[in-house]
Amino acid sequence: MSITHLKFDIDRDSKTPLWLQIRNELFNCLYRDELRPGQLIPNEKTLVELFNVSIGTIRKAVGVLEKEGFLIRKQGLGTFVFQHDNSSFLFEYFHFALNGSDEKQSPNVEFISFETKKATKSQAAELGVPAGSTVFQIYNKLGLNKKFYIVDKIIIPQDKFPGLTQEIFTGRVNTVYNLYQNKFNIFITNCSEKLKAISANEKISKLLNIPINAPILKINRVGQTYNNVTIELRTSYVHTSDIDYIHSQNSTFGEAI
Amino acid sequence: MSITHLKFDIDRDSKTPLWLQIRNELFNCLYRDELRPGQLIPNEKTLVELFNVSIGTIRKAVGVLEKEGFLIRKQGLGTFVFQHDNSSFLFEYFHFALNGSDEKQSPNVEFISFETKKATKSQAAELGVPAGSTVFQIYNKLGLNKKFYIVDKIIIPQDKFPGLTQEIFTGRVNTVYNLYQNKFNIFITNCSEKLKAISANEKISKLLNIPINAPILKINRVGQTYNNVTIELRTSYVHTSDIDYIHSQNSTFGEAI
DNA sequence: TATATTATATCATATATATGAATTTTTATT
DNA sequence: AATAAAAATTCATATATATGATATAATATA
Repeated sequence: MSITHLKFDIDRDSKTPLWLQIRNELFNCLYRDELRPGQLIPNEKTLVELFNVSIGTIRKAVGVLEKEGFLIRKQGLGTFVFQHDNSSFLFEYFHFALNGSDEKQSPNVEFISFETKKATKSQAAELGVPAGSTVFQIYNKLGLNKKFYIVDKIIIPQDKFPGLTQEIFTGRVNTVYNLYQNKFNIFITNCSEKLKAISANEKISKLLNIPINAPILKINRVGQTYNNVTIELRTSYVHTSDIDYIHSQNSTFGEAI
Repeated sequence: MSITHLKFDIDRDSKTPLWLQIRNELFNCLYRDELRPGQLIPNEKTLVELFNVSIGTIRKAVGVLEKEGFLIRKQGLGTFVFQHDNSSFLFEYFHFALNGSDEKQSPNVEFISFETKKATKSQAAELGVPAGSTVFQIYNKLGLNKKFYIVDKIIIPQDKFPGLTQEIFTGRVNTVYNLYQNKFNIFITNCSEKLKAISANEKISKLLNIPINAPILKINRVGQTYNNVTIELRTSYVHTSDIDYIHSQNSTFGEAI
């Protein structure tokens, strides 16, 4: 059923601006999966009729969702729901570049292991699942220029990824977040990372072929979906002799909505 | 002389949209310091007359500069040029939080040393100054909750900071970037950081009171002003046992203009 | 069939205007 | 002088409309 058959209630007397109400209604369509990743959303004229407001108000609402990263407008073509794919992955969630370079490249990825485990207390707490529930623990190696500098440990709760197997995981043709999106209907909307410098333990030093106790970067990433529901805990161990973690920013943060 | 007396030439036949031409003209006023940090810019009606376009076009241009962080609009009050101060510093350029916390706090800062030196080759190259020219090298300690976890080394070219002395530097009542802005007319617009994990050398281990060779975070920050002119090289050495470097992001980057 | 042209759909830019909300300034009142 | 009320200023929201730019689809032509 298309969203053009849905009924939206916009309150013209609300103190919340119309454009924000519409933005929120459209956001809820994304959240409730009534608009799926990659999908073409109704054109502006249709949205005008659907919400019974002027086109400027529609453009404001859609424009905000575009700035937030949920929609992508293409002139002459239409407006689409953002989806995770190889190209978006590269620029969003992979923050590394070779020494001396400012350009992010596509990383090479190699599978290490796939296990089913019981969540630790802190994992369960962070994931919002009962203590001791089942999680998948997946190790990957990542790198640049055919060398490997990064070990990734992924923890995801089994209940949100029913039926996930090593074969499905390694058989994916796209990014991990694309797998979540297309096979498990989970759309990662935001990530936050915390970085520390630590010493490599035996496992990491073997995997990355570096001396034990070598200084490495440890990155704890929390991947969330709509409404800040935590989906994935990812820990990256990075040998940074040849690569840098990169973080750029302008003078101020974008406006919160 | 107020910018209301300046003459702007807007080309209505250009393929560049009017709003972008106006955004660029206003940006150039910032760049050329015809609009200073903290200053109230002309109201929308005046801008309409100045550029001879409709108010919607003005709002689009100003709105973009607001999103970029250069202007701040206040309903009922006016639109102001962004300025570096204590509050903005906290949320823009200080990326640390205590373990377990997601909240950035205001750091405590302690001066260590101020020296005049000859730039190394790479420093000169990065700063765009002749090899061997004079730079100021300044060390600070930073931390949270009265403890110190960070050593900052700042390198800035003498020619861009004429007359800077240790007394002026330590006598500042606000942030370092506020000092650049108000005393030397240099406005930092963007920063990029590259992070590595390294082992603490003797100097850092003494300054931070940690064992030699302890794993620490090394952050190379390049601070730039308008048109990507590099102003400051800052290297931070961070003992991350008690604090995290924090980096959050949404699904996509903001649109480039 | 292959290519060029035309039409259509869709978002982008721009104008004009009216009303509302938030803040400061001015005026009136006690 | 102190307080309250009114006015002025400024940005925010919303409508209505016209034209342009871009990509795709349909059609005409060689």
